[in-house]
Amino acid sequence: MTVRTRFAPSPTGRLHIGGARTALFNYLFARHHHGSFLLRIEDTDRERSTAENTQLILDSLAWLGLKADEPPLLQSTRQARHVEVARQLLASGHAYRCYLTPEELEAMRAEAKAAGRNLRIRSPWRDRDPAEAPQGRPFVVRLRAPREGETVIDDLVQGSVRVANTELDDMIILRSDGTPIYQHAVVVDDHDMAITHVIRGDDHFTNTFRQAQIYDAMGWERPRFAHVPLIHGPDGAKLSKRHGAQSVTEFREMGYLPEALCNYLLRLGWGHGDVEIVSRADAIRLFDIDEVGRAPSRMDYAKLAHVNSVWLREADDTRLARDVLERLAGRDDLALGPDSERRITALMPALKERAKTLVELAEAATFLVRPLPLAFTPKATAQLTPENKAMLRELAGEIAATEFAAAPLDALLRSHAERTGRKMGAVAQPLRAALTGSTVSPGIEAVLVALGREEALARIAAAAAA
RNA sequence: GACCCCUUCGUCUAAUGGUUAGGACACCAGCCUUUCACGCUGGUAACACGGGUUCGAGCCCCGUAGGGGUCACCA
Repeated sequence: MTVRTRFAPSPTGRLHIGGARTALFNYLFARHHHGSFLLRIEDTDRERSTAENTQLILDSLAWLGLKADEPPLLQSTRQARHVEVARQLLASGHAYRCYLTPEELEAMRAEAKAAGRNLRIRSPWRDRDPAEAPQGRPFVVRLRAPREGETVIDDLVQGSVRVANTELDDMIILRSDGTPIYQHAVVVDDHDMAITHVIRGDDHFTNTFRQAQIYDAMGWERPRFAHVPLIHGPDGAKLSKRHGAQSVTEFREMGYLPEALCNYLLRLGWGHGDVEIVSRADAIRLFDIDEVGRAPSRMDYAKLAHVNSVWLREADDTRLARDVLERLAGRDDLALGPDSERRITALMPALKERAKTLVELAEAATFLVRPLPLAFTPKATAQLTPENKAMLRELAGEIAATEFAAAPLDALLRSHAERTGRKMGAVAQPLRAALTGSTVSPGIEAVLVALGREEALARIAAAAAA
């Protein structure tokens, strides 16, 4: 059997971080078993679904590197088929027309609530002769679910779970306007798409029992189910706006790398010995769905930041520099020029070791592209004493005559310090202040190289003259 | 409320019924050092609780507590 999985988001919003993890698990499971990973857009809620959201979700999935093996299927295009299956169920007696009115339903709810009972819709139309059906009155189509016995789901994550059929009521599969209900559409689509493994959020678990009854009624083989626990906020409550970012789009804007987000999400709820940093290739090799834990896990933004810093250091310098440039573009306090990309790329090996996100990285790179004269922080100003300015002027001459590479510049500063009886810090800090306007930066020789001879000397001259 | 699920350091997790309960993040201390980081070394910190079963339980069983999910003509 060839494994076929699917991710089925509904385009009522952006791709949620929990959805991203579900998609990742589906993708990894399919790849691990040399199967296919498919996409289905559940856009049957015409009110809330938008084409814009669909595109945003597709973009996020692409950004995460979760490419589907077939074009995405739009659920809304399949309505005729959903109705057809409902008719078959009607014809075979596995479904019936229910003429219960909203008022009658409401009365049943009120009664159940008043009696402190749990509501189970028991439609009288289940057992009535269809000949008694009122002509012209609207009806819904309900599944004639078994009343005896139990329904068992052998879930790949949750294990074997059984529910008495008396707990399940006859769910609606077709609305009174003739359109299919999501629960029904999902089953028909998963079957028609030949999905073998339905990996989805645990919030769908209860529905699975009702969906299973549709498979059974149609005589279709049920796929294997795997319900993965949800992601909670740091306080254990359901992840919501007040916890911070929750859509992939937001994490992207906040400067997280896709490989880092995937790595973090993978380790949330899944463990494989001591592995922490997992590449996509390793993930495909190691991941299997039955290793996913059953307890919900909490979002830990600090750990995500750490994982991101690890992948930042692994990332290609040119790629990072381009991203930084994009983030810096349009800022009117900067002077981006033809040399900007060169400078940022040159310093990238040092910069990326000091940042946890691309936002931090971009901010740390700003000094490279600031117009002269530089603004100095108070601590930097304190470094620029008359004595130190004199030293800087002297140093400028030596620097002008030195090869612009890290090793010779480092040697130059050290010999200067030794010759003038200064500690290295007493030389480097004033120079750092002059070059960056701050007292914090990557190694000073790397900064010199990134700036280039001309710019470095201009900055030293400006600071010494200030 | 009903049904279902869950419970190992603060967090994410590891541990054929036999381990000083391991790792990672975070936190603390020290080292390195031209600043800031990185890195290195060390440290604090967990089997929710109560009963069983067993020579022996974090692992098995029962209960309690706490947390979560679902109970729409939404998806």
